[in-house]
Amino acid sequence: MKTTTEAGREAGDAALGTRERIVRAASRLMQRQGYEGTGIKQISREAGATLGSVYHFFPGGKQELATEAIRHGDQEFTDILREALDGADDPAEAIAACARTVAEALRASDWIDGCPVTATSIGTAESAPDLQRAAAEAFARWRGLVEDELRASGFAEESARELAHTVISTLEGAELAAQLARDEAPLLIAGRHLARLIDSYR
Amino acid sequence: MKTTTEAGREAGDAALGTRERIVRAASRLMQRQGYEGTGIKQISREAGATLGSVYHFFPGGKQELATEAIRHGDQEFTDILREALDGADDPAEAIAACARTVAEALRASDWIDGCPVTATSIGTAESAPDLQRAAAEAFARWRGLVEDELRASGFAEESARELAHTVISTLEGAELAAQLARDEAPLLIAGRHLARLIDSYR
DNA sequence: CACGGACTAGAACGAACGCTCTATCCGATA
DNA sequence: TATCGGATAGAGCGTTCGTTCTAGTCCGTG
Repeated sequence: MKTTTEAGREAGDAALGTRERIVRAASRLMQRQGYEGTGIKQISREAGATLGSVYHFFPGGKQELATEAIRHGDQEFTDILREALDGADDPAEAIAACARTVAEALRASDWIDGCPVTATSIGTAESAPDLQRAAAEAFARWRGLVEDELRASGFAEESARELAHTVISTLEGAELAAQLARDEAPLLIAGRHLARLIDSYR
Repeated sequence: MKTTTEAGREAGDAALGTRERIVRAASRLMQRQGYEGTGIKQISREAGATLGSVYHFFPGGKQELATEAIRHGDQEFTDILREALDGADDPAEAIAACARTVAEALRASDWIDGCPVTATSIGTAESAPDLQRAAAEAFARWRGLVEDELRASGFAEESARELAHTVISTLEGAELAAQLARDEAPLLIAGRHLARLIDSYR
């Protein structure tokens, strides 16, 4: 029997390598159930891999796997953000568009798939500081992306830095609020308010 | 031996009833470790109560206890918010003050104690919908408080409603960002930006 | 054809989980 | 003083946890 593409419980992941399938399964499960709520066996089952494979690729165990899952989520949102920033004429409109994209994805998952980075890292400050660090790096990266775009659009150094902070904070909080309320309004409103706030610094 | 005030592992809680001690211990532990990361036995130990007492007061088990813990956290932030709103002359300054208060508490706990409502309810959408509902009610209550204050200060109906949404979303997201970065800057910046945004609707 | 490293496979371990159960204690009432 | 329900106490249930371990399969290279 073929070993790498067998089982293939993941629709589009059948062609991927075992390691990548494990990371993706871990990322999606922890996005929905958190770090503590997700078991290694569940991940291996969902990824169509065995326990042996998981510990082969991630000898550091659950923490190492979760760290990689966070980096995967980091990259996912980085792509969304970059696409929004590249697709709009000005940063304010780009952020609003990004909020709409997130709202759309959230609704499409029936309000289940929130931010994978937040969901995976929350509540692990004491037990798994590695996760906190990886999550902090993700936030910093997103913030840097927005900051660079604002500076490139002519905003002052300090304004760009502070606006980028609030953009990421607000998007994150609004996604959480939207998920809890099962309503995309918080995200759409946040997008409009962020655009207005950015424009007020022109 | 006296039963209700024995053990008293909680500094100021010795005089409280058993039920209240259990709720407070659950709230604080879940604030730090999340719902799945916190065990009933750990809660009972920390509260100076026994397993029997926990199931006596919360026959619904962990979910019922966690729901009550969320309501406790809801009330905690409601008090902070109301104090801020009552203590400042205008809503914009009140929100900024509230952000400063949250930042102070977060730093005082060495970036461990985030929002108890968020930390407890995240990642439970599928396994414990009761928690999601309790958390959503908390967010709605906070939002209502801000909205009422804005309307009382003369803001238009729709502006007040939308601003309240963003105020709560941004505070929540900024607290998360501050906790991850171990830096109060995200909260302080968010407070100033929210004040600016509110003022722009005058 | 034989070897060896990468990878797959899953049984088994001790610990911890949420929860049930019976037994006991205490203070207010009759 | 006898009674009885609220509250306390913790042993023990079955299950699942993260992890370890040994065995086996595959395939490129000598």
